Amino acid sequence: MVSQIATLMNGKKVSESTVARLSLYLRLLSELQADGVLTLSSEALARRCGTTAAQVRKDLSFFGTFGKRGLGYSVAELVSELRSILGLGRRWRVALVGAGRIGAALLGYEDFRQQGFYIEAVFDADPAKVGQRRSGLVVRPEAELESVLPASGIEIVIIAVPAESAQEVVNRVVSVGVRGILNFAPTKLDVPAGVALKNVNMAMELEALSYALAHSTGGAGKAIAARG
Amino acid sequence: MVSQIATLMNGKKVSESTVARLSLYLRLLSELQADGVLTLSSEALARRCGTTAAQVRKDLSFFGTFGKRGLGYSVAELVSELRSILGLGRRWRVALVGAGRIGAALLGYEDFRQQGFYIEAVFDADPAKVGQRRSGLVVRPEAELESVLPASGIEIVIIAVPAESAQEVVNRVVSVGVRGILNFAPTKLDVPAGVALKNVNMAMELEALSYALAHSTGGAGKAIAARG
DNA sequence: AAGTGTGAAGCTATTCACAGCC
DNA sequence: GGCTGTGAATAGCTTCACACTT
Repeated sequence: MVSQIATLMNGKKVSESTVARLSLYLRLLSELQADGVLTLSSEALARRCGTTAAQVRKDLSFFGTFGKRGLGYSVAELVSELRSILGLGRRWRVALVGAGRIGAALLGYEDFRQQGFYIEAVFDADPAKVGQRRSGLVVRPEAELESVLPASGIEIVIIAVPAESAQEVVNRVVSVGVRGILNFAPTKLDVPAGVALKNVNMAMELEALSYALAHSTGGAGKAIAARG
Repeated sequence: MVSQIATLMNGKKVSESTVARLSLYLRLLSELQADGVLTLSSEALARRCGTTAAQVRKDLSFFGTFGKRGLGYSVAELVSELRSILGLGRRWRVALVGAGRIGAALLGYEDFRQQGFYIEAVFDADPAKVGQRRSGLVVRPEAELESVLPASGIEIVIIAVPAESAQEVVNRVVSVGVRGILNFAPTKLDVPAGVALKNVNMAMELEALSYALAHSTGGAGKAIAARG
């Protein structure tokens, strides 16, 4: 897709798709763990994630050897390994720039906090919003970005501003040391090497649906193959 | 990634990444058109989209031949062709299931309407929310899904319910003919062949950032390459 | 001269298949 | 016997390179 982040692991390249699948595996395994499941084969995990057993094993093999031949994987052990691989064993301090509707939704999104992502500062360019409270945080003026981010130890910034101002915000937060950016503005952003950027572009996803529907042959024709 | 939708065009397979790039091209070209730019080379378009000239030409070549050798592409013509390719020349009727925070943010998202996606019905399982107004729409009970969707000519459904109930909602809307689904619930969904599914998983994106930051060598080491 | 359209080459990701361990 | 870990094979996507058009 649009953003590409690839890291090296033991000399082998780990693709973005592998990392995305690891997230999926972790979510699933956490559920199974809560249900009291103790052990699991790559085949069973694959079936539940919509992929193949070989893919699961290959994904995991980049990071070590976690299974027992003939037995499968220990759910608890794999959960713990995946959390460690994904860097989830700690608290990530996050700032949100843009306190509009999307920003407000993100502030209330429980899932973030559960995974260790804590939104600890909110900024907005609109003087009318500055000073208001949002989910327990006071909205700060964007002018304070450069002073507050380093002082608060924030490492990840969520961009939820209009497309026109997104690149400028990125430049500013990168200049004070932020190396992880999650972008909700529907625009292509440039970041220097060493900064990780992920995009969430809802309009683009809808357009992909529009494309699929417009080109589907009406059901029986098998023009679409989808698996989620 | 997780969801895969591929359609055939003149016997050639068009990948999801190609469709995603077409969306990008369209967004950019629309801006240029508003700025009065009349013509453009694949090289110029590529540079602005973070890809290569060959990629742009290859992407377009699946759908026809729109450029003039030696000259490049007419911006206006390409905008019009892309809109047609993406199926954006019409009004898409969309329903939102789940009137929580994310749902509320989506209702207010101007970008959707601008591209022709109109949210025309909102559903929620919570009796306390049913009957309330959201951006001019009355929240309906989920029990009315099966009757309202076909009657309203809705073709795309946005899922913004908790993970636990997402699959059931999908089954129900698919059973009444919906063939396009945009899923915000952080869970893997199954749809039958012929139904297009796209996922927006914000927690997963944050985890990918976490992974990148956790494995970056601290800047100089060049372990990360990112381009948005 | 400039720039498209496209087969062929190169590269990356996924799947296969099987040796090896439990 | 069952299932993992992994080199080898395949499929898919991207880049190259050049014939061809304006």
